[in-house]
Amino acid sequence: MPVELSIPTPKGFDFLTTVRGHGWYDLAPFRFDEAKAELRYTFTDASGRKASAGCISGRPGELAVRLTNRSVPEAKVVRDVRHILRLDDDMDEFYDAARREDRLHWAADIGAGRLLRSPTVFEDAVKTMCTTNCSWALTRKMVENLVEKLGISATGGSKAWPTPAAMASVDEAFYREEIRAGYRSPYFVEFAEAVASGEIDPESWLHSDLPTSELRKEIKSVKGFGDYAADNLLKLLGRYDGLALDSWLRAKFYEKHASGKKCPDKRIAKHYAKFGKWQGLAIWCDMTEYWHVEGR
DNA sequence: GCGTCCAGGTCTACC
DNA sequence: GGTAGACCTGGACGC
Repeated sequence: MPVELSIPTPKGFDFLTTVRGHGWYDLAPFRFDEAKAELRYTFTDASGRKASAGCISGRPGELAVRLTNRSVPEAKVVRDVRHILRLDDDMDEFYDAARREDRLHWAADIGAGRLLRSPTVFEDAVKTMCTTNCSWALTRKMVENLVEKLGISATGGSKAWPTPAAMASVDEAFYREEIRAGYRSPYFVEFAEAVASGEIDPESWLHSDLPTSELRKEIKSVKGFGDYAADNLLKLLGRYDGLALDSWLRAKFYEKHASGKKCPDKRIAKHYAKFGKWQGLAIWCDMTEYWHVEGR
């Protein structure tokens, strides 16, 4: 039996700005229906054995969430939606800093900066690995393969993100041949096995007391996580000290602030240094402004 | 059709 | 600590 939930949103929150503000909406199990302004996701219960297809839409002051069945407890779905859309993030400090900058004032005005993320750090970590050293098209393909080949099905056939155990149950050859992950394959095996066995608990990174520099070291101890991947995951954890520079972000910076010419990373870092612990979010908003202004 | 380049990098070896 | 070379895939591009 279908279920409909209502989740109140904080003042200044904008559903579509949040969804469009990070490319994650384009990666399975997310599906974004631009025409209907609906974000779909396949939720799972805590055990990862039951799934419900969900459809999220924005209304003034609230989110409406429709579920295909009651397989997943409502409280779990509400928690996941709040996490995905960062309803509990306090953005005031960042918006105060953005309002002091002419070029970022718009972010505070429209409520940008709540980077869409997955319900679990594990899912975000694997997706981040899928973004390294490849085109966005290949990232989409690898993520789609992971969901289709290792995720459980909800009513209606939509698939959920695979559990660490499911990902640990297949070998390197599977990742190479079925997921098309190439040289990343052993990294997936090692990470999934470590998480499934409890050796690594990525969810604990969300509320870690470690300073960001120490947490970055811990994340980088996972094979496949270098500077970019670690900083990108830290952003999704809510820590914006790092810029998470990749070739795309660099190219956008050259285009916008260096007359199209390459420049050292140090210059980029200096450009955003004034934002302190918010610099990672500042560069992201600055480089993605056209997504909100012109559409994608 | 074919070869090359490169894209939302990382690891290892070496200096 | 910095650098070079290897590593997979697949789309874009030139010929």
